[in-house]
Amino acid sequence: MLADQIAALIEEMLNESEGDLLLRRNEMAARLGCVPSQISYVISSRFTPERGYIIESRRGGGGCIRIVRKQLTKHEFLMHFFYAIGDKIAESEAVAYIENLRDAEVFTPREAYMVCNAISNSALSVLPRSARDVARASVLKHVLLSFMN
Amino acid sequence: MLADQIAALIEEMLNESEGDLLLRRNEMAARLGCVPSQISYVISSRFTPERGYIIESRRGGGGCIRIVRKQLTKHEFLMHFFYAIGDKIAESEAVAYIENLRDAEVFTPREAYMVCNAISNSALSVLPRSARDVARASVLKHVLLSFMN
DNA sequence: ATTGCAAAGTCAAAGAAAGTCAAAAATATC
DNA sequence: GATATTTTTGACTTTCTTTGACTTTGCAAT
Repeated sequence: MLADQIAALIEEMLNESEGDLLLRRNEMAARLGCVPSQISYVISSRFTPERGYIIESRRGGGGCIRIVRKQLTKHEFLMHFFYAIGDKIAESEAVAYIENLRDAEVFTPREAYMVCNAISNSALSVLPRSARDVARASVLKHVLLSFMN
Repeated sequence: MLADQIAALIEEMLNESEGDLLLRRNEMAARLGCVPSQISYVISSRFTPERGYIIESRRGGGGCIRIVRKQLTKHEFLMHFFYAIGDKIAESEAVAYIENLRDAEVFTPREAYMVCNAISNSALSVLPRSARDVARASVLKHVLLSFMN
């Protein structure tokens, strides 16, 4: 299907441009042998703010469309936690953070449960006591990082 | 009976596609000389979530139906991984396991990504080298445990 | 300022494919 | 044999895609 090909191409271009892409609608349509409004359709049906994209455009000579992939609010939100965690953290405190993130719908309940298990004392019992809080902080921060791109 | 033939065909196609099948409803109906809604009927009466199948579909041009056969014995499936991991595991090997679990739809892609980050060398770099593979195995097994029950 | 061209935006119609539902037919159960 | 369940069918609905005509906006030359 045409729309999917176009979406795939845009994704690819977005990756190459680190999530900030400028494109010319007519040029792209010509390259793909489709009608220009098809590009508009794909963008409005797939690259929505709801899915974490920001769209800007300019008409007229030299006009273009800008597509930015970013979860601004969530990103900032996560950053806040990221700094709050510090370089070591106890299990109970970590669990509290995770519950906050679940309540804020950054994590699904299932994910929250999973992370709680991953950073539990039980999971880290293979380490010397002194290393556990440090490992826990690092693992938790990496989990948060995995949601930040 | 028609419905049974169709179900048998779908089973066969599922086997050939390793449990993840895309099919076009109209095409299949034409091939079997039946009405398209018959395909819908078979899917909704036989390939239900209760019996371990996941159904997705898209309408419109290029639309299709996706049928995924979940590992019915999810618990056993997880157990297999649990034992395979052992008491220490390298990052690359762990990532391979996680990708398998994602492909088997035990993890969502998002969860898989999250777990990969949680057990990365980067996340465990706060530990002495000798402790990393041990901690990784323990964390990963605890994540799996969180899905068993 | 006016005009002309070069983009991108909008919208509605047509087409493509899957979903729904209820009536009719076939089977199973008692 | 009567009743209940499952299957089959097709008309109708909903959703998604494609296209093209028309509109709006911006730039640049006059």
